[in-house]
Amino acid sequence: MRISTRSYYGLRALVHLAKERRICPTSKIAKEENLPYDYLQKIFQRLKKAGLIKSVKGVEGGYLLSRPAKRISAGQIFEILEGRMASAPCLGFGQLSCSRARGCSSRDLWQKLETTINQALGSITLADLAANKKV
Amino acid sequence: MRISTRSYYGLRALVHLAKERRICPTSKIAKEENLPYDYLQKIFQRLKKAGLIKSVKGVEGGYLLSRPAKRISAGQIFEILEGRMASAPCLGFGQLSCSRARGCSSRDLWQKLETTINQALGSITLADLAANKKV
DNA sequence: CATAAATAGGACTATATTAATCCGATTTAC
DNA sequence: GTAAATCGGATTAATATAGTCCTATTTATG
Ligand code: SF4
Ligand code: SF4
Repeated sequence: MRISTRSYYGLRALVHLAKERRICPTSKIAKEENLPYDYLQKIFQRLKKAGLIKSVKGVEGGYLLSRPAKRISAGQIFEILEGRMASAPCLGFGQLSCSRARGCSSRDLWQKLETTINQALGSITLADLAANKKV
Repeated sequence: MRISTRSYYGLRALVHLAKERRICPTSKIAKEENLPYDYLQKIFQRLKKAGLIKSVKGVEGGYLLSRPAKRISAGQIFEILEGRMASAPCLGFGQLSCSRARGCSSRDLWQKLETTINQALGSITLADLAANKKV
């Protein structure tokens, strides 16, 4: 179970954006966080599509959070960037039901893992991270 | 963050093995759990290499747990099959240190995620799963 | 109005990992 | 001797990641 650089980069960039507290272009973030510019663009497009950030085109444009950092959880960020959370085939998306689900001894474990991760990440906000608050 | 079928298959197979409580060939498990035989072989070889199971060659041979199911945690299984746990580049393996580690606002999050997962999976034993104990 | 800075998005590539499959060798109970 | 099993190496196909590149569009500012 590995976490992609997309998540690492994305989180760092969002924390940066939260610290800025105003509109900020990807070029600035890429430079200051030492991240590949083109790739970061893609990440921000993805975050925008998911509604987490807003964009302004043109000179002096850039991105900004679409709601206060206090109302953005790490779990939301993670879900957007990482795609699917930990979850067994039988859980989560699109009712991929498994014929073995009844009485399956493994299912509970994957369920618990998913719940645990969601709780852990759901309780941390972007504001917490930006403030370097101990989580 | 996706979990591989290797983990799903492996856990199911190990629970099966724990329920059997005696030597059991992969052919039987593959058949009864409806898993691809050749792939399951590889999974068992990996588990053996890691010392989690023992093998007996030849007719009437197969695999068995190398210690009581009560002393095997889901975390141990997961670590063997999934390879690396959730962890930031700056954490975990081989001191891949990051020049940004000092004062990094993201680091705590990844650390917490890793700790949380380890705690959750470390507290569940294969015996629990085999007994269908609610986790 | 021209320009430069920015987002938007499609296409492409390279690499790595997963999820197998296949083959041949070895061991061993019967 | 044979069949059932592990062992291990090689190979493959599909998928995801981690980018890169190019073009279009928008817009503040001189
Ligand atoms: S075998 Fe069990 S854990 Fe796996 S998909 Fe089916 S119900 Fe879920
Ligand atoms: S940027 Fe922060 S979280 Fe990422 S590797 Fe460096 S110290 Fe760790």
